[in-house]
Amino acid sequence: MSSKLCFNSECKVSNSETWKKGWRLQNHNFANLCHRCGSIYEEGRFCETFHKYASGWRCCETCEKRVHCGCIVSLHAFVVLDAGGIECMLCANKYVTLTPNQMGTPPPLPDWLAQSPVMNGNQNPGLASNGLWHQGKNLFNITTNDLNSGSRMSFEVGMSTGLERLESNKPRNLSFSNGSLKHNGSEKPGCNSAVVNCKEEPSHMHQSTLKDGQCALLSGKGSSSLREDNDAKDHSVLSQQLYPQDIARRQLSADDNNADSSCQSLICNFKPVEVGVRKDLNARYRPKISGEESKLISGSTHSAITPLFEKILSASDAGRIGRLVLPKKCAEAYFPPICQPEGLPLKVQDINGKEWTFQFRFWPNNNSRMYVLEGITNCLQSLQLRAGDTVSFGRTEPEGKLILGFRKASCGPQSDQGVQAVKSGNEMHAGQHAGYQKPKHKEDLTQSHSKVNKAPGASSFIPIKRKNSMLSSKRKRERADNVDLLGLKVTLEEAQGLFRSPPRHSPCVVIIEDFKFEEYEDAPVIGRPTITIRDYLGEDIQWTQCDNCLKWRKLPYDSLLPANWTCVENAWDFERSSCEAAQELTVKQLQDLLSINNSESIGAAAFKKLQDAELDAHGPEDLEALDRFAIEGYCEVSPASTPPTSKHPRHRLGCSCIVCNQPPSGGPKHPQNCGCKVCMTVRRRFQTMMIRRGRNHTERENVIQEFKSQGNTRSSVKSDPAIEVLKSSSKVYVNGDRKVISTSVEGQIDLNTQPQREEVSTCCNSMALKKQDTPDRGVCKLGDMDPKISG
DNA sequence: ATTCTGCATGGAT
DNA sequence: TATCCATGCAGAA
Repeated sequence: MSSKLCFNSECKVSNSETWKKGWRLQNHNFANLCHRCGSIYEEGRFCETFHKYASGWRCCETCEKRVHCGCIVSLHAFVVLDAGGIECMLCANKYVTLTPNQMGTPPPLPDWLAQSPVMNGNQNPGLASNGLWHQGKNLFNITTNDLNSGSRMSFEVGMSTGLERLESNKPRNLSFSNGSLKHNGSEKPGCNSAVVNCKEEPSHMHQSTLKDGQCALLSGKGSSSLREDNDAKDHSVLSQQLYPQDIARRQLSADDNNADSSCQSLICNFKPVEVGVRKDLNARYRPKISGEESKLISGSTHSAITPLFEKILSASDAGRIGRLVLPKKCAEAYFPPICQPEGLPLKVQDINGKEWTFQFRFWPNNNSRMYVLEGITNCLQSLQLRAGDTVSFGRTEPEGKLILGFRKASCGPQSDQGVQAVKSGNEMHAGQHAGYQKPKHKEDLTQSHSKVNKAPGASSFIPIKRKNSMLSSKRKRERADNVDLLGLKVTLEEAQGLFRSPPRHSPCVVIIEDFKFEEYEDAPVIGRPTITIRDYLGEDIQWTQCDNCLKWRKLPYDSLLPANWTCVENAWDFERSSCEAAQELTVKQLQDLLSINNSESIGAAAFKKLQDAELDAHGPEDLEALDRFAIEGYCEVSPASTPPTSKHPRHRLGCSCIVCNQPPSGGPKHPQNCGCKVCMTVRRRFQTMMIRRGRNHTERENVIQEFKSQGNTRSSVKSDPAIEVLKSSSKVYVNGDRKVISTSVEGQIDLNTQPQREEVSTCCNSMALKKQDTPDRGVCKLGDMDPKISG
């Protein structure tokens, strides 16, 4: 490509004759480097060359070689030692002193970060690659024991991968003693009393792979100054600003996953952390609020917010009882310790500034405790929160006040917990908005899709009940009539139409009782069905059709559309945001598009619509193209997309039956030796039919003989209606025996017959077979059978 | 009859 | 298997 630029910001050469791969990026691509920079990178001299004067250089504990630890480029070049310090990869490999520190392969950074040219500039020293973290504060007068046992109130901010590695390093820089925080030997008193006074942070806590000016995360401060700055303001600023929205959302998918996704929690992973239970804390409770959300809250409180945890409201939580079950670990970590079941009143301020007093208490439960917040009904009502919405608990800094934020369902990060909460269904609703905003409940589902579309990264979810015990509950029925839920009143068919396969997944088609099911490893997403293809640049894009003008419009790969969509809503291509705008695709391109489409239902309808539309709009040459497509176009459809039905209640795209392969009426006749798909299919099926006829001839004779022998002489065999049916039917069941007799009337071919499917269809329903108990009733037309078979 | 309260149960992890 | 936690439920108010 002519527009190539060297990824190295200090180079940015565009005219390199050759290009080389650099470090790996978030998008799994690699930094594109000019020949010179790429060579330097390959020689391991990149940092020495370009980051020579940047901060972040450390010495290998073994060979004392200087290693740059402050940038993405060098992430793979060193390991963090458990005992502190770093070791270059050479020594690490040589002495095999370490378990992999997960830095062997530089984790891809988020796009916004990784692709920023600044990323190649100077970096932060020390533990930079491990990201940011800061020591949390004890909000509730934690005892010395608490501190010593490490049971409470520690926060970390930064990369999940690095955090694990960092754990062992923290004691070097930070230690608790007698409730005070020691930092590199200098004790700062007062940390045991209140969070307000406990602003100490280790020097490296501000260090990260981020660099100066990288983004607003570090509040524009140079990392060096931050490093030396233990002022509380920095902490506040840090808390407030470390929320790149996309990252927070990506965090969702990265939370529980493997190394591949670990990088996605790289920068903005606010994990409430207890030292002792850090690893145990369920990711679903980790706060995942976005930068905007954080700012909103911060703005409303005029303070920085340190997110503590969040929880998706279950039906119970949002019910009338007014009890919010708190995750045990979170309750014990972030709320004041309680010894009595009665607990304590807890003041919490919502984002509107209104202060609520909840009762924080617990119940004994299986030798454990179950923590609840009681009296939350009014608050939830005030915020119009329901099951499926997320409540987030945070803490203002430096005041230490508890803050209650929220996020509406189906917007922003969704944890599996959220899914479950929504699954529980009782008060499931179609909330749409990102939290920390005034909720709007009265928007319908369609609108919600629009919103989702415009919020890339927002994920949808598939409601699946965890328990079905509430299915028939009284409250559920009441809720079903709730005006707010009108938006959910869609038919099953409509709902099916909104399900889309998860991105980048191919379905595994399973046939159960003649119904085809597409199985995906990931849950499907909800949205208007589209056709996703990869363009010549290797980029995934979607195509969908306007409901009004039927023109096809190109969409970003990750866009989600409402069920009804028109050109006017085309927010990605303003030139084609009206129905008057011409269609990008030529007929031929559309043929290709539809032929590779696996979503045959939309494709068939789409093509039909298009055909109708194009007939009006185009001349003979395009008609000819359409004819060609009608004959050959489906030949490209993969077998997996062919509906495995033996009869066709409706013929769909991908259907390989002869009817569907017929050219439009009036089309050219096929020559005798024609090798087109239609003719080949006709021949093949005729052969199959003849073979089967021969094979079953004896059986048929037996059937007739049996009729006769049983005295079924009300009429001649020929005139027996049953036999007539038998003749016109392709199937016959003899005394329940699953035998198939191909009895197409001689000289006629059932164009719908799919020989390979007949055996399946004959045994698919015992009820159908039971109809064949007697010879009189021994013949059953397909239409008499269970609708599942015929339809 | 309804709501509240405290605990038990069992599915999910 | 242990634990968590969403929800059920009985008894009290």
